[in-house]
Amino acid sequence: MNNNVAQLDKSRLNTKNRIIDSAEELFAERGFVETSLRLITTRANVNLASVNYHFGSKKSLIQAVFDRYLSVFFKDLQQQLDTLEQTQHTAEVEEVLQTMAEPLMCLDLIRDGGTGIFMQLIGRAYSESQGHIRRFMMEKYGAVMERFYHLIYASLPNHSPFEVFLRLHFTMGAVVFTFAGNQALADIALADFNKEITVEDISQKLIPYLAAGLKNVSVSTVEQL
Amino acid sequence: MNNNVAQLDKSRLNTKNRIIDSAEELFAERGFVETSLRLITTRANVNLASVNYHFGSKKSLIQAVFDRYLSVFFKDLQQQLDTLEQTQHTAEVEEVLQTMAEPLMCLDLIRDGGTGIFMQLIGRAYSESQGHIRRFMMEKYGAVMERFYHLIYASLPNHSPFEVFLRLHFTMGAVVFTFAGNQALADIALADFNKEITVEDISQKLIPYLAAGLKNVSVSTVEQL
DNA sequence: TGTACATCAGTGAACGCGCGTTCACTGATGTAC
DNA sequence: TGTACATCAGTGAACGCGCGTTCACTGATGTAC
Repeated sequence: MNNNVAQLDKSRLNTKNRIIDSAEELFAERGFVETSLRLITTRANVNLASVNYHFGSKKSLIQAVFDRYLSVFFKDLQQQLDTLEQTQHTAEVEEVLQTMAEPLMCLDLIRDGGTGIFMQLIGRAYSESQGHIRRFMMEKYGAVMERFYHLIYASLPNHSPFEVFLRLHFTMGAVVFTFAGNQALADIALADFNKEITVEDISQKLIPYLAAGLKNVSVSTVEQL
Repeated sequence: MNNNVAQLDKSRLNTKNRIIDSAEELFAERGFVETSLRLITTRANVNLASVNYHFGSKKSLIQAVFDRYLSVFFKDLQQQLDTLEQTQHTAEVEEVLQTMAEPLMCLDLIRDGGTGIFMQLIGRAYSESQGHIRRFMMEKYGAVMERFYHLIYASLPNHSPFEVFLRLHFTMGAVVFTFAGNQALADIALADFNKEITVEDISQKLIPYLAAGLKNVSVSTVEQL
């Protein structure tokens, strides 16, 4: 009875999607605890009670926000890992890190600025005590992460597993912190250095930095254990 | 009238100090927003209203918690920077990073596990939107941080200021993230690798990792800007 | 084609709860004369 | 030495507020007979 355009708008901009769109922006900007359902529903222009109607609880809404990105990211990462594993040589650590870069950039297709929003959400999930998100991620996508880790280990044959574990932890920190604050970083780059930088630019600066740290063989200036 | 021991206990364990002690543990564990004054005062065994009596507000309590560490840390860092600047050669980047390591370790003298607590607090300050803490830190100790940055820049003469700026940002992320989660890191090291590691151990692993990333000259696998 | 019922998306108002803060108050100690 | 007042640390109870959640309800659409 309505025309097609109206139906398309109706389905793209229905209440459930409008809630998720508003929620992820606000969660990324302000964190989970400091974003109230009233703030989300006001921005989305929907009724307060509709969050609990569609998602059941705030916790479930947070998971729904994550899963819209995670499902796409890990599907893409899996393909990248397939491709890399099919090559004959042992992958360099830069190549392994690079498998994450493209799937991350593709999150911009989900929505404008999607990559940045996703990385901020990940940063928030690690720092706010949202243990349920990490558990949810590991249950659903832990197997893919395992494949990634094994390729990293294989690319660093001269270091002990424990050494690589520590360095991966440092690496995760640099990645999460960098992208969680990537808007601030872009602002400073523009204000103090007059450079416009994108998430893509940062990635391509970050990868050699991380690879150098992961690979390095220098000994500390202080006696080792 | 009371004996000396009682007076000592009275001054060491007075209400104000008991509040700070409890507050910093809880802030480090759970974050600022998720720690209520009722939780703090219950653990400290003091009256709820005494926080506002002694500190005026929750915000001021948070700043007081930070300042107990910051004042000691930056005094020590200043001395380390003095010493390094008096040497004749241009400092290596590892040496500059090392100036922070000892002042950090000395925070354990303030209380048991002080170094770890302080680093967790710094991590929280960056991730929760506690802008007032960063402003407070920069106003009071910004000058010392400037000296540190200049030594870092001087130790990396072959890179552009913008490149160094980005790499310092990555470095900050690795440091903050690592220490903010250092209890979890220690737990995993023990469970999965049967290693007991201290904050000191982590520092001495982290410094060469960071130095390698800061110094590296490799080009990205993708075309640069 | 018409009627009765079921399902679904959405709503407005209220609920109980935990929060930071405030306020009038107490009781001990110090100070002035 | 004694009295009056001031200062200080601390207290118990209440305040108003914003929160996530619940509930009875509406109105539109779909389905069975």
